[in-house]
Amino acid sequence: MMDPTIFFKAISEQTRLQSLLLIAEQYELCVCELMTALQLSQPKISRHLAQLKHAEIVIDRRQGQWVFYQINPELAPWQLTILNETLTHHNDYIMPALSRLNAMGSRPARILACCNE
Amino acid sequence: MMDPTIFFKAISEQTRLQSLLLIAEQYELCVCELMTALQLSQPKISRHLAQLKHAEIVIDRRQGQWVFYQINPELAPWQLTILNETLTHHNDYIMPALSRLNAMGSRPARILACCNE
DNA sequence: CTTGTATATATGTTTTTTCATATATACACT
DNA sequence: AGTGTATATATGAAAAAACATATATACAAG
Repeated sequence: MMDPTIFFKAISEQTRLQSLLLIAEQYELCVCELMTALQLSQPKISRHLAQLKHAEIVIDRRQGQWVFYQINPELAPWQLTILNETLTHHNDYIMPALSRLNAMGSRPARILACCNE
Repeated sequence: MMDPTIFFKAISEQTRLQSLLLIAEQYELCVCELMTALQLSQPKISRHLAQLKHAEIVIDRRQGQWVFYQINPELAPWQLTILNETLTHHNDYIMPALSRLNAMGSRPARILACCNE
């Protein structure tokens, strides 16, 4: 079983936790959407997502030019509990980012894997 | 409300998480007991407890030569949920430390505040 | 004075950030 | 098909910041 400090360390940094909660709330987001939502540089977002991926908290899929990230569906139940608990009690934490995301024009369209074979 | 990353950062380090889970499990422990349980130096334990106290996750009380630490009774429910979730699913994480604690001779006696005025 | 605990300073280590560059895809033109 | 250009993302390398540890010192209680 994963050392819990590895998980906690991954979610103990603002950019990573905000990205993660946004992804959890929106099901799936690409790097450019997170850049707009959090108003951070592309390499910064990309690096932190790489860390979340390395910790196996998110997975990614490429669709054309975009790379979409979503919560790893194989996340352990205790990890999911913590994410949901945090999302529920800290909605304000990502509110401004969600507003910017909703105000964002020309977001890339998702093409579901099932319809794209 | 507290930035959740402050809480997660506090519990994302082995010495701090182990100390915290031991304190949660034992209700109250002093520095020397944690030294024995975790087999770490006194300044190391002391420093990490200071961090947990600064994050308002634990409180301390002095009783003679000893300083006892316990979980802050004013901890937010979401924080308690996460601690309990972690304690439940990672009992093995502090098992060796608990054994050493139970094998420890001459542990300082607690004098309850109510009887000590 | 002794014992238990806390803190200050210096130091080594890890993490994060930035810049520049590389890779991958898309689209338009020929 | 191939070429040029633009966009999205990733990564190597270097600089900056944060963190952990060790040693030494200070404080507080008996």
